[in-house]
Amino acid sequence: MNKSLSKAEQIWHTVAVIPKGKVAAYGQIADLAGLPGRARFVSKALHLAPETKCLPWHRVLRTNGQLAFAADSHYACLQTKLLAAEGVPVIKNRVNLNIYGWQPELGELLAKLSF
DNA sequence: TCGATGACACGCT
DNA sequence: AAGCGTGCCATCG
Repeated sequence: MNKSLSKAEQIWHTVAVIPKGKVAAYGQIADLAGLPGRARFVSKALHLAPETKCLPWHRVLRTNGQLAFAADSHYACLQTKLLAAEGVPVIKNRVNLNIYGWQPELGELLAKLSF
């Protein structure tokens, strides 16, 4: 199916499936995208993702719930604002995954990713 | 074709 | 409990 798509594109599709108001970890995205353990690649894929894709990159954080950027980074501030705008409070550049952690549903993934 | 890179994750000290 | 160093893999030039 998506075999013709690049790994990066699979990452983009997976990120695009993250529901608003929820957040997912790099490792989780990599796993859902069919690239278990390739969390590092997710970072690169997002960096390569064209802004025209309008991907919700701000919903992607570390497995511990902390933002991937430095607290004083411009992007960190932007990500914090974007998440807050979706109803996800970011405290000290960190999000409570226990509450806002995205719990992917197989049906939704199959419908949008067609894996 | 080869070498270097990277918005990470995990383990050990 | 917190911090540091290492390893995996795909993409870019």
